Parts: sequence; C-alpha cells; structure tokens
Amino acid sequence: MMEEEYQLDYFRDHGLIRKICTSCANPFWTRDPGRVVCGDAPCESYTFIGHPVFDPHTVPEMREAFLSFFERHGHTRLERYPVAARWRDDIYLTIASIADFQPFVTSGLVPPPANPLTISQPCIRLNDLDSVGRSGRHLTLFEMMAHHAFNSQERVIYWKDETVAFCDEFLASIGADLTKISYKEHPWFGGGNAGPSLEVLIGGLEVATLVFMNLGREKTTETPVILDGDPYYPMKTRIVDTGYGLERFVWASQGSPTIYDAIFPTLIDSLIHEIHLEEFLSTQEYAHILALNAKYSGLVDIQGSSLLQMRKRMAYTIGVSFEDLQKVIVPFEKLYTIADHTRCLAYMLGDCIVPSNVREGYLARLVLRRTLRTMYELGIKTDLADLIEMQVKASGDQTFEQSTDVIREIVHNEVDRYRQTLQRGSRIIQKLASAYRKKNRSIPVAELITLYDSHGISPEMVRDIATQEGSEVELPDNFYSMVAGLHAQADSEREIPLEKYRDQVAGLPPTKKLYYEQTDDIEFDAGVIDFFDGYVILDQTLFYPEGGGQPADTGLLITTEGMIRVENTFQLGEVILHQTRGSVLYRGERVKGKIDEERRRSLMRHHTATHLLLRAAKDVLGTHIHQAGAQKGSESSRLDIRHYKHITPEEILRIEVLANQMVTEDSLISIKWEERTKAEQKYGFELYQGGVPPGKEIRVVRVNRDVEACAGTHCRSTGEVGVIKIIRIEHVQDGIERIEFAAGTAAIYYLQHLEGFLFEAAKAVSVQPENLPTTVQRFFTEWKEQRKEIGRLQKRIADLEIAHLETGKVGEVPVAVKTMIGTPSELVTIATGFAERGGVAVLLSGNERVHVVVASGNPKVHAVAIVQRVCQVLGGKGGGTSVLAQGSGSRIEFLDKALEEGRAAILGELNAG
RNA sequence: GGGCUGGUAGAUCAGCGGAAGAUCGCACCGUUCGCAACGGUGAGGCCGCGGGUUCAACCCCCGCCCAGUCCA
Repeated sequence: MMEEEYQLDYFRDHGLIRKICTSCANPFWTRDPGRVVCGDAPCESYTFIGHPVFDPHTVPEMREAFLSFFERHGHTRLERYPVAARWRDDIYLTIASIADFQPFVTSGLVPPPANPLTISQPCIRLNDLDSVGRSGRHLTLFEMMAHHAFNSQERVIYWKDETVAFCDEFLASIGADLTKISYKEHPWFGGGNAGPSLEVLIGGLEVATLVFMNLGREKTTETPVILDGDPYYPMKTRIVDTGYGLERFVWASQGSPTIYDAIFPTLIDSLIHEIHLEEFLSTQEYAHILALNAKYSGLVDIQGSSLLQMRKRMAYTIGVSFEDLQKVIVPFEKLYTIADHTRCLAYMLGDCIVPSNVREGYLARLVLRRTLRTMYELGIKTDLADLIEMQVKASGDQTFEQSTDVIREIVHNEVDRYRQTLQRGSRIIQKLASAYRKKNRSIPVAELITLYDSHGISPEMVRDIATQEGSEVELPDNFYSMVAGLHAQADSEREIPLEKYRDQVAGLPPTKKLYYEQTDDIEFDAGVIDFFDGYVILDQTLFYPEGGGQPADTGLLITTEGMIRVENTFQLGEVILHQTRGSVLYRGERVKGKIDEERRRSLMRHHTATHLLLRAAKDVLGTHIHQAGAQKGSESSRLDIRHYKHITPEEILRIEVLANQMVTEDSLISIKWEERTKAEQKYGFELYQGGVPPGKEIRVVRVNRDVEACAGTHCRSTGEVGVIKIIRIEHVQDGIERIEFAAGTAAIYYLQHLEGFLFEAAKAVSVQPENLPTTVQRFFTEWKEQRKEIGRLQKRIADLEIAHLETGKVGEVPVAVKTMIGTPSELVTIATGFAERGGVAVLLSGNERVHVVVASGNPKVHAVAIVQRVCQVLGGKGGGTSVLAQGSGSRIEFLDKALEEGRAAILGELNAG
C-alpha cells in the first residue's frame, strides 16, 4: 500500500506527524513529538490499567455516547442486525458491522439502508476461543460500534479526512487526551476487499480501526494493486468501514485489570463469591500479581501450544514463581471465560439459534459445552440457564426475539444432554480401560480417535478416567490433526449438468417469465429463440423452472406439425430452457405452450401450504422456527424446520388446525417486488427462509401473516389451497424436524389411502375400525401369552417323550435313534433332555426336508461328527457343538438309511474310545 | 452436507454363525420385633424393522428406522 494514501490534510492541519516505530518499524501518526513507539502490542504494554484514558462509562453509556455522537453528525442510527447472519449464505455468524451490508450493498448493487449510517453491531468470532479469558482482552462476542459511508461515483459522502476528524472528535468527547492517540498505518485486506487502514491506539490498546475500502478482487479496466501476491482493482464504491470496539472503550474508560472486569462486574462478583475467590483479591500479594499480569498480558500472543512457555515468561517478567502465578490466574481465567461465554450464548440463543450438530447450531453447542466444562472445573453449581438469563437481562431483553422461557428450556435440554453424553462416555472408558488392563496393554491411539469422533469423548477425559482405573493411555501431541486427517477426504465436486450451455445462452435475450404475471393461465403463445440438444428456448414462457424447492413444470409445445412433450424446465442465467425429446424446432417458429394444469395447480397449493405451515409452526413452537429446507411435490411436500426438541403429537395437531384455519380465512396472497434493503427493514430477516435470493429487488410473497422472499408460484388466495394434512413428522437430524404434508386434492387422496389401510386391517380381524386399537392390543398380548404357553407345553411334551425315547443301549449308554413328529426346536428340547441324562439321541423329523438333531450326553460321542454323517446320507449339511448339533437334508427316501447311519455312527464313536 | 459408533430383559451391558446371558432393579420365600444386608426361588426378551445369504442368523450382507457423536 502506498505511503501517499496516509498523507491526509487533516493530519497536516492538526499537527500530527508521521513517525516510524522504533520497535516494530511500522509508520504511525501522533501529536506527541516525544513518542517513539506505535503504541500497539507488543511494542507497548497497557498503560491505561489503573489509569483510565476516557471518562468512566458503562457499556450502555458508551454505546449511547457513540451512536448519539454520530447521529449529531449527520448519521442515521440503525438497529443492530442479528448475530446469526441469516441474510448471507457464506457465513453463519455476523463477524463485523460491515457484514450487515455484504454482499449487495458493498458491491453497489443495492443502496444502503441509510447513508451515512451508524450502528453498534454485536459480532461473534470463535477463532480465538483459546485466548478468551486468558488474554484479558479476547471476547467471543463483542460489539463493533461503527459508522459507515458508501461513496459511489455519483455521490460522495466523505472519505479519509472526515473519518479521522470524527474519530478525534469522538474520542475527545468522551474525555481522551488527543496527544496520547496514535494512528498506525495498517494496510488491510480480507474477504475479497482491501484498502488503506488506520489503527487507533491509546494507552497501549487498539480501540478502533478505520478502514478505507477501495480495492476489490473483481477485475476492472484499471491498473491493479498487488497485495500478498493477488491483484486488487479499484472499486466503484469506496466504503468507509470503521470498527470501534465497544467493550475496549468501556475497559479503557475504567482502567480495570481485564476487559471482563469492566463489562461483567455483577456476574463476576457473584461468581467470585460462589467459589470463594475473595481471598485472592483481599491478599495484597495476589492482588499485585493479578494487576501485573493484566498489564503485561497485552504483550503476549496466546497460542494454545505455547501457553505454558508464555506463562513462564510472564511469571519471570512480573517476578513471581510460575506455580504462584498459575494458582492465582487460572481460576480467574475460567471465571472470565464463563462470563464471556454466557453473554455469547445469550445473544446466540436470544437471536434464535437452535443448538444442534450442524451449522451455527453446532457453534452454539460448542460454546455451551465449553462453558459447562469450565463451570464443572471451577465447581460452580449455579444453573447455567440462570447465568445466561442474567446476561440476557443485562443486555436488555428487548433486544432479543426469543423468549427467556424458551432460552431456559433450550439450555436445560442441552445441559441434560451433555450430562448424559458424559455419563455414557465414562462407562465406555471404564469398560475399555479394564479390557486393555486385562490384556496388559495401554489404550491405543486408534481407540482414542474412535472415542472422540464417535462419542464426543475428549482424550484428556479418557486419560483421567483410565488412570483412575489403573490403565495407561498413549496420547500423541498431534492427536487433533490425526482426527482431522480422518475427515480430510475431499468431497467430490458436483457437476452442474447445464453448465456447458452457459456460454451458449449468454448472448440470448432474457426469457420473459409469464408465470409471474399470469399466475392463473396455463396456455401461451411464444416464438422459438433457439433450439439445441433437445432444449427449446422461447421468447416468453409459462413453464416454471426448477427452483426454490418447487419442481419444474411439464407440459406440451404445440406446433403446426404436432405436439412436443416438455419433460423438464431449467433456468440458466436469464434464459429458461425447456427440455424436450424426439423432435426438432426451428428458430423463428411460432409455438403454443400448454403446461400440465393439474400438476401445476397442485404444486401451487403445496407451495402456498408450505408458507402457511411455517407460520403455524412458528405460532405453536416459537419465534426461533426457521425453514431449514423444503421440497414441494404434487402429491406431498416436505418442510424442514429448526427446532430444539421433537415435535409432540399434540403440537402437530395444533399446527395442522392453525394452518387450516388460515386456509378458511381465504385471505388474498400478495406478491410484489421490493427493494432488498427496504424489505429487510420492513419485514426483518425472517424474509429469508428458503435461502437468500440474489439481486437488487426481491420478490416478497405475503401469505396470511407469513412474509417471505420467494420465487415460486402461488395460489391467489389461501382458500385455494384446500385442506392441509400433515402426513408425518420426521427427525431428519439433530435440531431439524421434517413436516411432510399434502394439500388440496392430494390431501384427500392421502386420507382415502389411509382409510383404506384402516378398513383392510379392521376386516382382517373382523372388527369395526373404531375397535381396531383395542383388538390389536388384545391380539398382541394374547400372542405373547400363547407363545409362552407353547414353550411350557413343549417342555412337558419333551419330559413325556424322554421317558420312553430310548431305542437301545450301547454298553451302559442309553441311545435313541428314531423319527418323530415335531419342529426342529421341539426336537432340540427333547434330544437335549435325553442327553442330560447321559444318553445320545439322534432324532429326525420332517416332510419335505428332513431335520436332524443330535444331542450327546457322553463325552466320547461328538454330536457334530454324527450329524454330518447322517446329513450326508440325506444329501444335506449340518453342524453344531460337541453336545448339540443340527442339520437337514432333502432326500426323504433315504430316511431309513439315515437312521441306520446314525446308529452305526454312535456305535463307532462309543467303541472307538 | 460428509463421516463414524451404537440399538439384546425395567436399567446398564456381555455374547457375535450352532438350544437367548450377566449385574442391578422387581416379586415371592427364608433369616429379623422390624429394616438394611444376606441366602434361595421366580417373573420379565418380535436380540430396532424389512429383505438376502446359510442346513442353521442376535451374529454375515443390503435397505430402512431410531439414538449418539465428529468435521465443514
């Protein structure tokens, strides 16, 4: 980045001078001629601790000070966006204030909601998770106070000088001494954009970053700037992207040891009490350690692996033993972690994220479980839901959509579930440990990987428990990368079948989409624009292409020659392709199109019904209900929703009734194109249920109380949907429930189908359908009882049979070789009973196949040997154990010969020994 | 979205091709003034569901359902 970028008139006019940091060699601007270092970590330690650089502010006071300052200076104040980035499909969580305006506002496609604007945006970043609580400054959730100006070629709002002027003025307004501020030059790039940037430093702390985004990766005719090997081109929109860390401002205004002490005073106080850490605070020695640790913690960058080294260096720096430092610091770090994580969770859950094992839900669960682990380690018994509720209250519950009751329920669910996982885990480990102890081996790494990957048990936990059990564990340093290796298999790239035609259609005029204007029509006239490989492109069409979970229309194209079947319809760019088979069309030819009416009407009913069901589910289950996917069909459709527990049968009934009530209200469905930003401000991000559509304008579909951005075809009024019948609820994956349903005539067909089963089943047991449940119940119970009775009878028959089963004796050994009537299992019972009295039995039975059972009560006689010889005669096979063997053969005509063979075999065995 | 692990008695789990087992819990009997403990006896299983292979499947193969878990 070029040096001239930072040569601002403002700096010159206000007496700021450019210097080079003697520590890191980076350039910075300051009013203080004596300053030699840039003021950033690690060049300078925290000097504001104990010596605040701003007038004292609480979090709400500071936020208000900032927002109202910029409001006074011509900015429009915006409400914060949710921490779940629902308007984007490339990130799960809002990571910066500028993320609110990506990608459409920043690209210049959509005008910003206000210009210039100011906002205080809560952001969640989980990449520094290990540093949270330890560094004294890292947070999982922080509020980025910002003012943004979007400069277009037509309209320039302001640029660098004004931005720096605002910064100075704002800092002065909260009591900063401007001579203590330094502006460090810091070229910025990330997320495909770049530009010059200034870091604002005071008291050794970076409190804000002023980014002047003017470069992008999108290729233009202008000369690119090369950054980190990549070319960046000047952008049409130049954006002032500032970020003032709210929590850091509050911290610097209070000069407390850590950022956590500044922003969570109440929560930390109560936790300190709970685990009796006051003694550390009241002892002068410990208080001293804490203060020094805080001061120097800014200097060190924490990486998980080098933590130990860092801590040793820190102990050396502040002149205490490593052990003493650990003893004091560790509990506080954990405390801070809990304070931070619970606020992060308050925002995640408050903004309707549902914990699960996928997407942002997974991140919520990750943070929640981390919090629980830390609480267990510290011995904190307080209900996590209480802590989170405190954070919700502290942040102001009106900022959250989710009700506190639901948040509490979700947390309790998660706590329960985690406890169960841990219990299950320790049982598995104990079993494993004792198994390996018996083998006198240590638990191999392969087992650890399985435990972690499949059961969520950390290797540390395995080591702890296994050690208690007296077993050894091999735990390699690169354990987690070994696990990662397991998942490293690259997912095969999915081929998009139409991609090869993209260039071919690029030059064609966009197809006019009649299906949006003439929603009720089924016939249209059109001219053929192009034809290739069976794909027809028309100047206009009623055929709806596959999209938004709605399948494509099928139908006919009628020419002067005849009729052509349209089997599928796709959209490629702005052109719609009709897939046909077995005919040829010519450019310029006129055709008449006719879509399959019944199919289309059914799809429309199902699509509108999807919106109604989503609304109904939201009413019944809570505001967090959000569509996770949908597939419409003409016979039945599916709606996947995010929810934190299984939907109960009662809830299903209520949702169904509610949806059908909205049908009977027969309200008109309104569809109109609205400007994206305006629609977002008007309806909120609940608009985006089926993904985020591209473009400046979005198609807003209002069905009863449901408002969504949707590209599908819909009925004219809810009444046209007809009856909505939920067919089943499926649990697709953790946190996602699938509602399968039918609408209109399809629902009637389904009910008739269902009734068919009922009548058939009732007929089979000869009862009225309403008696079916009790009858089936009775039959099942009776069946079980009779099965037991049969067992008892078999045993009695066996006893009777055994009494006169003997067909002879070989020496002292009673022998029974005979045919009898009975199932193989009966034969087994009888033969075994005979063998228990020291005898040897060979029993045969059967009509089409001969079953052979041999039981031996004599150690000389091996049952398998006998059964094999007998079965061979019968043309079959068999096997078993030395005392009981079974087999069969198909050659009934050799029955007598088989009996003969059995006798001979026994004789042979007994005489041999 | 991609993996992995598991589903056997009320609970926790063995078994893993040749008649369904253990421990705890439960019921009853004994011991006891009574309880606990102990001894004895017993009840309790569509071995998740549906196909297939086999003389024979809880066990092997395929599909499905359910639960858990890791990664993106």
